[in-house]
Amino acid sequence: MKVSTKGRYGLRAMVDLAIHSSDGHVALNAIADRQDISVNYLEQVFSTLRKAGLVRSVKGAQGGYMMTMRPSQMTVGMILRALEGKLVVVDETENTGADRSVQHCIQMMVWDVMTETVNTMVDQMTLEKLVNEYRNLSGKETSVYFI
Amino acid sequence: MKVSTKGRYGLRAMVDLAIHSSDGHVALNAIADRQDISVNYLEQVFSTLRKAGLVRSVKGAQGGYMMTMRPSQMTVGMILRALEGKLVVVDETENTGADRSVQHCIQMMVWDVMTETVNTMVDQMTLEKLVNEYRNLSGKETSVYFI
DNA sequence: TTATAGTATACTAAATTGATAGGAATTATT
DNA sequence: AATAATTCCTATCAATTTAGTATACTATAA
Repeated sequence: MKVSTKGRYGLRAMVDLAIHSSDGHVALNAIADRQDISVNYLEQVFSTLRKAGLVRSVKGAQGGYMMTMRPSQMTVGMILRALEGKLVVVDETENTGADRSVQHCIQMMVWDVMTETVNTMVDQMTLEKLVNEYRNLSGKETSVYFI
Repeated sequence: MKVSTKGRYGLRAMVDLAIHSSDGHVALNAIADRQDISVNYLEQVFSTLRKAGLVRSVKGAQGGYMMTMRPSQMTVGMILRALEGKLVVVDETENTGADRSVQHCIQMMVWDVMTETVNTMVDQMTLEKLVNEYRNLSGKETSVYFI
């Protein structure tokens, strides 16, 4: 029932990116420094995010990453699913044994409900909300707008 | 974000036990057969459940396990917490790096909410509800009452 | 006294996780 | 043109967790 560091680091990095997105491209170095995450590891995370279409990269000196959407369009669900795969609490319905009704029943009443609850929640939480909360907490005036 | 086999097998076994609790003690063999789970593995699961006080064991021939509560009192949350530990989606708040507000903000707005949502759900789901659903599905008339 | 069934512990194989390292490709700056 | 900055890509590795097997032992009802 745990979210792995890929998802946790990735979400933190994306919030950081959103906060600093008014600066144009943001280098991984900067994010890694602020969030205390190894650059090498962040590279793997952003490689995945790029392939999922959530960020765009600009190579070379002064390059970096930028978001492909506005913070109001980018949800926590999109980020976590890109990094963790489908957010389901059990992999597939097991269909073995003499008594399959028990499994079917638990699947519907527990696992499916739990999965749906979690997905609904993360799909409603946008980066914009997180950035706004961040600004409330820290009192900073960083622009939330995307370019 | 996955529930391990300990939790999944354990929940299936407990529902099975609840369904057959009118028979007195239920041997692990019987549960293992019906649910297609290795007896050796189930033993470990039930050892944990026993230490958590959710089942009582009777040794010797015709022995087996029985629940310590009525199905209406026993929640999925109790079972999963016994087998998986505290149901939290991240272990502890990370407090490193230059910018801790981002972490704090994500913790409150995402992880805490997700954890609370999941726990509320599993604490409201009783074995009784699952057994009733099972009987609806299978049309069987197994008694739900405990002894 | 014997078969049944739980108790306890140790072991193993596989998968996952969380990194680290090094180099190739690309581009702004000088 | 040279250099430094930066993304991109792949390989490797150690630690941990997971899932399951094996084995020997204890308690007890019949």
